[in-house]
Amino acid sequence: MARWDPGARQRLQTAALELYVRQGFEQTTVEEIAQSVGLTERTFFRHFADKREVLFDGQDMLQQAFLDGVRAAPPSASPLEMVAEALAASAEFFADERRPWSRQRHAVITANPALRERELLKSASLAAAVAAALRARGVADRAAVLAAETGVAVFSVAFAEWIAEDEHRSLAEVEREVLEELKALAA
Amino acid sequence: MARWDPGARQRLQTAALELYVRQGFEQTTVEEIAQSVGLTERTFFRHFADKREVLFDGQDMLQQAFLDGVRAAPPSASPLEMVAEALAASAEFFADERRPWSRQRHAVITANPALRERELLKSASLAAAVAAALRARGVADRAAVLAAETGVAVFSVAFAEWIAEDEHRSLAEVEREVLEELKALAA
DNA sequence: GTCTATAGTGCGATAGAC
DNA sequence: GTCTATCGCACTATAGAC
Repeated sequence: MARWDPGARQRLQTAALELYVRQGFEQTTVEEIAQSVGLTERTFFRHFADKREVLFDGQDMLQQAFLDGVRAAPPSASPLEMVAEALAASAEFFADERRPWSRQRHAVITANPALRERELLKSASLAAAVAAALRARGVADRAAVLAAETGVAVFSVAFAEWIAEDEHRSLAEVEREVLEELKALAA
Repeated sequence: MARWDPGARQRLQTAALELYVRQGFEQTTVEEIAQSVGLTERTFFRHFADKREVLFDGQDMLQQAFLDGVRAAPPSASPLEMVAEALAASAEFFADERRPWSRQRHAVITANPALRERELLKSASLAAAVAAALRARGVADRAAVLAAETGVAVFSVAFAEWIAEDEHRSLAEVEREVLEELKALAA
């Protein structure tokens, strides 16, 4: 194991998920994760702020996709149409090959309250960022927040369906369906 | 300080909020809180699972109000109308006298990511409970989750406006307004 | 890279309330 | 006597400081 292997971050992530799956999150120590890839505890904390953060690394890119989606919407789009664009953009992140991995990660997270808390914080940050992007496109403050929260809720519901056992539709498809159902509910 | 004082839990809560306000959440140790009311760290953890939980004690009663609201809705009510009932019921919890206290508590929570995480977990639990109540009233699974999440989002937005500096309307009033805006957005 | 503070747990002892 | 809140002590792991 090379000492300055540049893949340290990646290796720590992979090892952490595997250990969390095998033994549970709380039963796994940071020292254990680090040693399993030939590094020290200290190095782990140089890469990740805490023991949970290691599972939430791609989050920035997902958020970027959402924001790009909002910005790409036509000038005439309503707030909810901008959100629909953002959802479509987000779906490109989750190709069918990622389904098994997403399932595994999701199982670990939902099994542990501490990990659920972190996930919820990430979702809230995402919603706040989307709201800011909507505001930047001229949407009023309160409407921006509501539309953003709604969008993230639709994403969560769609994502949960997408990783269900017998599901085969694409995430984009499920998202569209869920969004339609939301509109129907509010009507 | 009588060892057997039955108000231990309440005293710990009050002392914790005061210290969190004065010195910040992270700068306050559990030992400090406990000693300030003549108890030990060990006793604190008998009453509260962790250092954050001490700020989230009334949550069960708020959730109960939501659930009672859902159950009190007329048989003909749509999912969103049931949610509107739940919101109205929730507003009774926050009389005008509680506004200053709510402001203070909210300031402490928003200032600290760890506390925000816990608050988000509580909101998610609330949404899950509301969804279950809607399902119990015959609402389909996905619609129940969407309506519940929407309701909690409306509550959060309304609550944030209610505790704003120059705000004087009742929470129930703000909630109705926010819900109307949501409907307009989805239309 | 070591050293330390703090969160949180487990278990056994104690001191009242009844 | 029982029951239960409180305490004391020893311990691990996280996380941050030096």
